[in-house]
Amino acid sequence: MDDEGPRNRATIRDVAALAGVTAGTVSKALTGRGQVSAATRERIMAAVKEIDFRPNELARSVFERRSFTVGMITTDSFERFSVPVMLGAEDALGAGRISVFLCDSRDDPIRERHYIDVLMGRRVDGFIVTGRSSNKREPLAVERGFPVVYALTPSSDPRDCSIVVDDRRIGETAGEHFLRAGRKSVAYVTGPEYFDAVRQRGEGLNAALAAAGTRQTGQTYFGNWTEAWGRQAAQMLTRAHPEVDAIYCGSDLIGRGVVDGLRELGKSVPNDIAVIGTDNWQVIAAGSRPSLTTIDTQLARIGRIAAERLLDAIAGKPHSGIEAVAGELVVRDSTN
Amino acid sequence: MDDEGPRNRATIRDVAALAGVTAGTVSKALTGRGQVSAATRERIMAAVKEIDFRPNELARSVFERRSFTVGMITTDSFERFSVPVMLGAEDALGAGRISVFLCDSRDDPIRERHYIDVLMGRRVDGFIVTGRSSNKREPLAVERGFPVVYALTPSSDPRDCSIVVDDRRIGETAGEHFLRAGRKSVAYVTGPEYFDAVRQRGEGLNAALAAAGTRQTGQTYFGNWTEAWGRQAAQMLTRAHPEVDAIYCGSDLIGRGVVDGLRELGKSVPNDIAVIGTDNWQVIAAGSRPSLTTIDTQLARIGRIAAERLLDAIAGKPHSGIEAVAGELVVRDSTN
DNA sequence: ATGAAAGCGCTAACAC
DNA sequence: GTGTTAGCGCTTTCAT
Repeated sequence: MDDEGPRNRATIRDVAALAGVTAGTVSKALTGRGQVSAATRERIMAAVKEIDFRPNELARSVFERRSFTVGMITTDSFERFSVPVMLGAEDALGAGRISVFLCDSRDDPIRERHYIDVLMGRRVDGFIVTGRSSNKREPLAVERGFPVVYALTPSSDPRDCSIVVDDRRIGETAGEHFLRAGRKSVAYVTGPEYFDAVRQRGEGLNAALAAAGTRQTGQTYFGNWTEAWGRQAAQMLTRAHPEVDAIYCGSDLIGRGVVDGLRELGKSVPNDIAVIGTDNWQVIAAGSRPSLTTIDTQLARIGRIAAERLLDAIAGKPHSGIEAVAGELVVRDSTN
Repeated sequence: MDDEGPRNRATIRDVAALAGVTAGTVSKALTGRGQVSAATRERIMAAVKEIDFRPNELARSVFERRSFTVGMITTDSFERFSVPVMLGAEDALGAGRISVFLCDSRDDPIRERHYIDVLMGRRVDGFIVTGRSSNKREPLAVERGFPVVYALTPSSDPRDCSIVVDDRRIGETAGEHFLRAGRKSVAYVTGPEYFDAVRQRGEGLNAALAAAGTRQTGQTYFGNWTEAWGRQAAQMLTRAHPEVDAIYCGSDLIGRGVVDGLRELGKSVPNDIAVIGTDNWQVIAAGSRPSLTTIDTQLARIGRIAAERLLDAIAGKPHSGIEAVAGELVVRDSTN
């Protein structure tokens, strides 16, 4: 209706004038701090509605010396892994009055430096740092004690607070599920050896198998994170170890390749061979034939926890160390 | 090293004191506006380094009456479609001094309202709104004239500025590619009919075919956006229309299902039947067997353009209307 | 209960 | 060139 030229320029003094009081009083009414009579509060609120006044949080922040914003830095171009984490974090943060700045550093130190500078200038209250792999990374280059939480990709400084996937437990979960189903010969097909997650899941798997007095069949099949590798590994594996009746896969993509490979080799999944993936990447795992039992990495949960830890740090109660979040078994049709 | 208790509290006056000048002079030196002698500039810069001073952008923004921030609202939970768009936009915005607030409205009007209120309070300079589908959406509930650009999901108000995928042109591109390869009988397998994109791509496809005096074979195969539907459609299609030698698919997921379905029916792709997908969803299209020729929807580019249009609007030169961005044919092995 | 005044950190006229 | 002053929009003593 009314075309108020300059944008939303209403100030607290405009409200004051309209309500016939002074700016200080409006402030009191709005913040709830200080005494204001019911009557004037009424008038003030009416005035606020009338001119659609919204307090300038920037000015407020200058005064309060904090901005109620945090920076979320990912090195992962917001791919499959960091997106759910960021969503979880944003969700938890937004529930308070905290807004989130989005930064894609693309794993480039120059860009990361730039974002830190810009956001420190904006007086963010803290940072959440996330990445793709579970390998450790250098701490963020901010002064010691400034609130930072690492999600998914832990800091190499053990004094920092990091929330990560419990890869060892994931491996155990897979092993236990196979054992419960009575499987005797479990193989492990996964990604490149230099991923910490790859090694830890393997250790977990074997820890579970060891409890039943056995261990994984054959060597670990390291490869890359692709379906093609999964198919190839299925061939190698069934040839080298025809006794295999269960395969744990380091990702759903690999798992799907394994399942496809097995089908094409005439093996029945899960009757002949059961398969478990990792990630619970919906479209891949659910679209597989048969659909893939997998271990959900709970990324959104990791994001939410990271947000909570960050809030604590901002409140002056920093956490320290690496917190590993358990995954969750999602049973579909590739196991019985 | 030094544990400066309260965080980064250095103010422009601290710098001034250290450099033996007044705050105003420091401001001049830092902003570059106003005259400062080389010598004092030196001293000021030295002081800045020494106490690691970073001007408080919040205070600056209060003064300048703009924040150099924008809100990015997605209704899509940052899934596959909006993520690339947001990345492109963030990239273009970050190149200036603009930071981006991340908001996931989850297509919930209450949440959207909330984010708008919060971010207006933070005095964002504008909004980019993005979603999953290309169906129109209600305009964002901000006052007329406030800078907003819609990406991917256009506004229902034609006066707004929207940047979208050129779905019609995508259909044409598919048709033309088939024709160039000498295909005679082209079918169309796609998603639900209520998607604007589904209809428009079909129109484009038939426009291209019409130029060669033909039209699509059989009815349009509407279904859902899944591999399973693609497989099923491949069966229906080859039974009902054995003459088909080309299939255009409304998504890579469907395309992959079609390719798998054809292979299992003993058809050779592309020899017997050529297949084109849509999206260029890397892991799906490249992982298909054979790999899928597809049409890249250029989502990052859409994001970048949206950002540029928003910058124009913020600068007082708003754009209006729907701008459609052409896709790009990516040839792989499912066509010849 | 309300107003007056000072101040958050910064910038910009205007003096000198 | 540099300092002084006022002011951005808001909050918070401190009077009254």
